Amino acid sequence: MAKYAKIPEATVRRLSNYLKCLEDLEQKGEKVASSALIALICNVNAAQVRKDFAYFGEFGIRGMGYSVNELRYHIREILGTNREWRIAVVGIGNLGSALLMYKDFLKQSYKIVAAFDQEPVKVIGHISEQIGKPIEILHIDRLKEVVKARNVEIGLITTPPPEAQKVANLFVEANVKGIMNFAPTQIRVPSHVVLRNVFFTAALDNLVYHLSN
Amino acid sequence: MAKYAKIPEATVRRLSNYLKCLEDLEQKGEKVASSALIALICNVNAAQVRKDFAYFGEFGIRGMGYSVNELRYHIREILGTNREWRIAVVGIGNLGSALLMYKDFLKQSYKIVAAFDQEPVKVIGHISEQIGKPIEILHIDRLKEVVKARNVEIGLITTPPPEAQKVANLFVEANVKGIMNFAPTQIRVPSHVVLRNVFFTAALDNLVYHLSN
DNA sequence: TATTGTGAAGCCTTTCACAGCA
DNA sequence: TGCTGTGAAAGGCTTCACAATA
Repeated sequence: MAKYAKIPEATVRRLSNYLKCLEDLEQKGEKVASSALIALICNVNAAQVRKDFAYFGEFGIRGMGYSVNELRYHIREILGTNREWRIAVVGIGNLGSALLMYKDFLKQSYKIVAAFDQEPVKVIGHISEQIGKPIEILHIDRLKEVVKARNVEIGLITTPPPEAQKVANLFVEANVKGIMNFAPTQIRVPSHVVLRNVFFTAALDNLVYHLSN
Repeated sequence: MAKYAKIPEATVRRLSNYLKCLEDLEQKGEKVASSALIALICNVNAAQVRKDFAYFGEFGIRGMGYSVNELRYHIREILGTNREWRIAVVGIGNLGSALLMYKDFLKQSYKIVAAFDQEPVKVIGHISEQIGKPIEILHIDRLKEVVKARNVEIGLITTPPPEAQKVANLFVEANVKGIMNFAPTQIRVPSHVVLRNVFFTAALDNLVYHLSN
């Protein structure tokens, strides 16, 4: 924290992509990658890549490129994904179930440690599959208690829109630090809680704009 | 198309949000909204809102605000969501099923007209629920034929990562115009096809960065 | 020789501040 | 009077071009 110079928001948004790219390169056994290669894979300008990496130190090797391993390490450190983050999901419909089984979360040490629903009995007999081990679906009434007991820091909302604000309030009362809202409705949280929305329709609208123009 | 002055990319990204906001206001019976109100709801600066709206004409009423209805009409026209868009989904697991039942798509006249899977027999006996009417799940071998026959313009990919590129290729062969990829892997398409990715892990990474810094 | 690191230029975006108008 | 529309200023981001160097 504050270990690196202030990193521009635009750079932060690209970091996650670089990371995925580096993981792929590492899997292929590549030890070193040039800014040109990374730029090609991530679909950005090579100078951009170098400038982004320069924000967290000067450790490329001229004439060679960057150490894949070292880069990966630094990016994870900056993002804060170099440690486990404990997550709870509310609303175990299709989308909630998809997130419980989302394998990509494991790579970044995201761990779903609690799942809630309004009618847990209806949800596959209280138990839902999770990657590796099953997870018990609890009634939403127990959210505050369980979120605190299990040290949950991030809440995911995958309920229908009418319930989203209520669930957000419960998460706030339970002292989560961040909320990701997948319900297609705007919710309000106090300014000390970080809120991010994932609106599928917005993504489609943007796609359609570029198809139409 | 080309009816409006060139609209900056940053403005386009905000349009979908404005639209949702205006729909909510309309539902509440509001006829007119000021830039200050819209700014408050959408969490942006009021001057920004005015500048954004000014790109598609000068039709606010000084001293009053903007006609909710008129604004909504114009934004839909610009985005291109003022007509039906026909969509196909491939990969009917939890995420694919969630999208089939996603009510928010209806508002923007997004219509899912085909669904495919590698093993349709396993998926709830060939039929999956959709909002209103059930939809038949077809084998992926029939993608090209059916996508063409049903005039699908947009393909959604919700398969596991290893299948994503193959499915993208099939969509391209079937002449879709745009692809939304929900599989957490980078895919390649020819430049005449518009590609958008929805990576949940990237959204979480961004949230975590802001929790850590 | 190949590739990094970076100053400087140019472009894009946001915000301010206020004239113009219903 | 209250709110829009917008020129101008400020700030941020991207790209270029090239010196530095492993």
